[in-house]
Amino acid sequence: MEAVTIKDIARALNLSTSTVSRALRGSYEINPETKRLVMEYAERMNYRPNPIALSLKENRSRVIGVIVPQIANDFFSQAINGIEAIAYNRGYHVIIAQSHESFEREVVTVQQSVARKVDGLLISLSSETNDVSHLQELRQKNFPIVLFDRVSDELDTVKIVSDNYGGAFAATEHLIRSGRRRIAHVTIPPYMSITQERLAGYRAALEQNGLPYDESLIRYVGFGQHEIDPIVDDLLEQSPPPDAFFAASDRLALGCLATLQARRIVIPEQVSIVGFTNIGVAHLLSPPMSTVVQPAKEIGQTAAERLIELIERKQKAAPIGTVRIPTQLIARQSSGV
Amino acid sequence: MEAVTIKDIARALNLSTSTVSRALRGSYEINPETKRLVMEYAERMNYRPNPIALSLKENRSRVIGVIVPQIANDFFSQAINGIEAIAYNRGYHVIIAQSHESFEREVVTVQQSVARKVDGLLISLSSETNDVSHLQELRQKNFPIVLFDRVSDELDTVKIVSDNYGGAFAATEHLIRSGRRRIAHVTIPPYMSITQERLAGYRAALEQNGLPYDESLIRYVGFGQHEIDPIVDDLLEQSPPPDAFFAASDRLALGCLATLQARRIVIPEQVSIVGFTNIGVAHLLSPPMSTVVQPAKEIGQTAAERLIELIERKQKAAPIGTVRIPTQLIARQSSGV
DNA sequence: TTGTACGCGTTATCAG
DNA sequence: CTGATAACGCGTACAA
Repeated sequence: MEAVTIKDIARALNLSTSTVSRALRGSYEINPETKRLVMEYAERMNYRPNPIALSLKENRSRVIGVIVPQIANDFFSQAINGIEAIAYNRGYHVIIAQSHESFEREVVTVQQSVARKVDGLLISLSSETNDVSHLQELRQKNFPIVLFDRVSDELDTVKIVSDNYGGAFAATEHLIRSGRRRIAHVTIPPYMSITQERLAGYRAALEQNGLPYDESLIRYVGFGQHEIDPIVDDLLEQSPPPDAFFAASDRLALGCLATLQARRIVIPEQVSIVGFTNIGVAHLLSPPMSTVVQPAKEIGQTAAERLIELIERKQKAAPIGTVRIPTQLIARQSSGV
Repeated sequence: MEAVTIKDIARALNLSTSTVSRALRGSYEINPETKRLVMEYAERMNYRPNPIALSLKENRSRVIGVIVPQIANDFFSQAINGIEAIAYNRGYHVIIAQSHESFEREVVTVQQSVARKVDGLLISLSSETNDVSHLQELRQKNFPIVLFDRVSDELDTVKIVSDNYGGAFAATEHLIRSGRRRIAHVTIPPYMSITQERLAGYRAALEQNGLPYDESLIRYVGFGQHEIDPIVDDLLEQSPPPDAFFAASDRLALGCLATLQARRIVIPEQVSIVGFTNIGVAHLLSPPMSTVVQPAKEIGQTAAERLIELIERKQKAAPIGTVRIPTQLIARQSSGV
């Protein structure tokens, strides 16, 4: 509450505020004795520069805005973990906001964040977002923006994503090599960059192995949908039924696992599962199922690093481009197959 | 970048900054015509008051600091979701920091946040934290703090928690009523408020039903430990083995489920599970297992509401005390038992 | 009804 | 080596 300011120190020590300021940051040649005095007093009074005054003066806040569709999501919370780690090391704080998968809220939140004077923005687009003109405008003013995970081709900026195609390819191929032939794909809503990339990887793996791409084995599950069992049950009623599941998120992988357990279907004897998951969940699930681990934390870290680069030397040509971070396949002990 | 200020508007309209300021916030009696002019121009130029200047002037930031042990955790990310929802409705932004379960980092982070001039702090203590003097000091200066989930008896402030005792009691009793007699308890590290409360609820349910409290059925699992299967395997080797598991977090519940699936143990025929979980995960797991759902989001919301009350009318006597939000038992279809 | 001057906390510039 | 002053953007007491 009653924070001590430079002015307080100056008054107490019978100095001017400028002298105190200089002594504190050791800039100009200052009488060592004066400096010592000021330092000691400041230390004793637990002086902390007021960051708000600094922000006003320097026209920067040392705050990074992060806008994600949902915080309560394994991928995003791990990405934020990575962001936070980098940001704090570099002296930035992180302000979080959610778009709740709504385009409108995304736009408002972006505007609010900019009005709040964040130094840059780290955004993962809502599933509703097609139009990115709200971000284009900012980029044209040279405002630092980095997109991660859910990106858009229409925005010229730095983008950090998982290797969704490669991960899905590896997952599918792993199942094929385990002898699976009818691989169901349970995935998130279409029309998102990540969905399309994963679907493409799945399809390519099938085709390169001479297996048909059968749309009746694909299911799109909305983010709001909490019940996975009807979807799994429906797939199981196909004839012939699938002999494997490739779930495109850990939520879906988990749901499949639980439903299969409830239906007394033994993994991997009757079916195999590979989930596109995040670390932590991956480790917990990995005894019965194989997983493709998304580099969520690393994506967050990389995105934060690149954003801070953009912020701190805006004069340089911005290193535009997409960075793809590899996924990692954790194969279940093959003994069981 | 080049944001328009009151000064710009004043210059353009040949007015003084004070007139513009007053016109904008409609306070003093202003010539309606002038007011209209200013409003229109401000609108057209997309004027936004600089929140940093406001903060400096008003000595408040409209920012709430949230300090949690880990963001990448279902409970905390859901709690943050609730916090964010309330905060944004009330015009606050949310700055997130992690203690990473380290006492030292918690102390540093608290200090940093206060130096950053957050208006109040929402904290869930690290598992290492016994000493809360860093928070006591702040409370004595009347700095607004609300503790949630992981709290401490030694700090006199508002605390918001799950009804851990009641939830654990309900979970255990549910298992007993399903005919289970040897109920293993897989839980998080001891010495935390929530662990103790859940353990107490478990024990009370056993004792009230005439069952022995057997320490060999209890396992404490650290947050760093990703492999649950050795623990479950070890429990299964008890003689007689447990006929049920009560897992004290969704991470642990998930790990138990996966291990049991891998061991071909059928739920609920051979064993039952109840997990102390969070919504979302709860719904996904609920076909095979019953769950006690923690009100994570509601805890976040309530904590944020109470903190904002504290911030906005500090003069009033602070409503100190602990609020316990009920948990909810989602019982698996009993048909299977 | 409008304008002038000041203060919030800090640092850079210029003067001494 | 040190002090006075201006400036960052805003709101407001006071003066006109």
